[in-house]
Amino acid sequence: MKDVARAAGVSVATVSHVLNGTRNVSHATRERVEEAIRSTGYSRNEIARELKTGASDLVGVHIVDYNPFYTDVLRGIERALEGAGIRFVVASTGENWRRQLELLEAMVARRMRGLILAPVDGFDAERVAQIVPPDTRVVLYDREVQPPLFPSITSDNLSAAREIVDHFAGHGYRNIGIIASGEHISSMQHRRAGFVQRARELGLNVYVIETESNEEGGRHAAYQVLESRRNGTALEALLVTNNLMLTGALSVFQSAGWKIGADIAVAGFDHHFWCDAMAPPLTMVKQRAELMGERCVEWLMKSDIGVGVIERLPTELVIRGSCGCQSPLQLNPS
Amino acid sequence: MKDVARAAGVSVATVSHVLNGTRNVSHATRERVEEAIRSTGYSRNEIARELKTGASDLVGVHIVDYNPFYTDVLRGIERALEGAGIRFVVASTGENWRRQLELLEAMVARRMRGLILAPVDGFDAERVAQIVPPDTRVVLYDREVQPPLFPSITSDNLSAAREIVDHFAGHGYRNIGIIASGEHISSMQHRRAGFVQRARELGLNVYVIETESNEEGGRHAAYQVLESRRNGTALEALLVTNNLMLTGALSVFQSAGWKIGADIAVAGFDHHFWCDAMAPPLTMVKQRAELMGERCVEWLMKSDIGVGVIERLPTELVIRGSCGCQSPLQLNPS
DNA sequence: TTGTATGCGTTATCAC
DNA sequence: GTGATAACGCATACAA
Repeated sequence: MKDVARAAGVSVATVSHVLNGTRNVSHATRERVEEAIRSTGYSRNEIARELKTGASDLVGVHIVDYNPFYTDVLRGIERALEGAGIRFVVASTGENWRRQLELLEAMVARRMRGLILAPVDGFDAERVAQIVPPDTRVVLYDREVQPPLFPSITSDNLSAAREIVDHFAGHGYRNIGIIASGEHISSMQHRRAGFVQRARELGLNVYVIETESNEEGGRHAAYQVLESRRNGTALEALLVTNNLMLTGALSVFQSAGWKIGADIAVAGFDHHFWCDAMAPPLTMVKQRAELMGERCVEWLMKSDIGVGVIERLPTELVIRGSCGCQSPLQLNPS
Repeated sequence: MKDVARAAGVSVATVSHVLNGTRNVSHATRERVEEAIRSTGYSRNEIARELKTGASDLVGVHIVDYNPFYTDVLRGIERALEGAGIRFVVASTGENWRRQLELLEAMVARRMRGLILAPVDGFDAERVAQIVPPDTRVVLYDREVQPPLFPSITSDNLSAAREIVDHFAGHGYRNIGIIASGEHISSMQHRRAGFVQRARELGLNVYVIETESNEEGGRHAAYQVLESRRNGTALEALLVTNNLMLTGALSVFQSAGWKIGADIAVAGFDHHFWCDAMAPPLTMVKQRAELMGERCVEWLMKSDIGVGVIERLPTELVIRGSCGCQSPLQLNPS
């Protein structure tokens, strides 16, 4: 800035004001300053600006992993941040509370404008409130935690699971199952609770298969289903609670020669572009992941922070063929 | 820091040195300082530190979009950065050079330690070299550009495409096609060139279908294939050059009643978890996306920057059923 | 309309 | 082994 000031024959204050448009500058000097900026190839040092103003233009975003669900959330966050001139740093921690804590400290040290976090298994809200300075906004997403010290944006997982049960029941299935993980995570727990709850209400037989939250877990669970059918248990329909477990399970069923939608009805969570390319296309609960990201940003920007408020976004049931419906997905030449 | 110094009865200099371990401090005072840090809940201001030292612990990462390929690269970058205590800010721009330029300026303004970029259509390397200060490292990935002012990590797309042609030829197919996009991007151009080149060498009939690089584009292209068969052109095998176009095309073939691997052989680019859940599982060119991310970081950290050096990572042909092979994917209970 | 001077929270230089 | 203090590059209060 000093160089620019010298080149333009003005003071650094004037340069600053030209840069920020923060006070009247005569047309002539403004021209000279702008020319000096161009000729010197000046680039403002955001670090110094941030130190002086105390206002960061960086938001910290935590994701559990790079599952397409979370990258969709990122897309939403990026879109919502666009225009505000704010960027974000992203980091994943897996289901590891200690790593999340370290991440938190790094973000606080960088004095970020706000933090968007997916609380992992073991999340300690009080610890977080203690670490994060009161002027730093925190928004949680995807999972709900106690005590409710921060605003949260999640999906209405309970209703979503209940809706699937109703759809299964509409098909006439009376023996249904859910593949879920045992993590202490509200999303999983709500999906499981809603599924079992509604099945009982309808007098259906319900089986819960607990497994790891990845493809290997899905394969394991699928083998159990295969096995149980040999033993006479006629599981007709299955909800798989995330996309990794789902693809794992599908591989097993298909390599066993089962026809999806006929030999077994299947539905899953998190609709993505590849779901419609399956044969048959997959019936999926679609979370509004991008919207979730956008809402996080909105809450972050809001001046009146609703502490502990939970917004549960509605999900959308995308009905295709894997649940046994005659695949209504129509592709016509356009 | 002043508070901590006062609480410990020492100077800020001592606090700083305790924090950084940058000079000998007597055990007693060190204890007192550490206690003071704890009791005051002090968190070092990284902004000020960065301003003073001029050494950022932030890397800027650009991705074209949130396609799983790029998020895999992110995963690799994160892993490689781990341990170095470096985080990254990520931003997508689509195939928009102007947006990429703005992003670049923002990253330079934040004085980041380095930049990892996927050059988009219209990329002007000289302009970039002019904007980025000489002490900021720049590494390009996924695409190659001229002039070669920066080191680049890409996939060996030419060989990958040639390999697919050989595999198709091994099946006995003599009429093969490639669905490609018209973007001025080296990856696409090399895939197309390798495919056509090798087909000619083997005396095969080769068709190039140009379309948009998304699902809609894939569907359009597939309709052309459907149409051409009605006209007597017997296209037997198809390479689709990205995952979005691929799923679009597959949907159309399946809704037309074609059996993948029998009525038409299909192979694609970028293997992901869902590819093995398809029926039949998909034969795919697997790019080493995570490795690509890791290599970007390694090059970024290296002291001797190989300006203009290109490293082309080998791809891996994942052979399943969609190319007409008897799907060798075996899933056994473990 | 413009300039001077102070301080943001660190690190680093110099002195003791 | 420790402390005072000058910068880092900017924004801004206060003068002119």
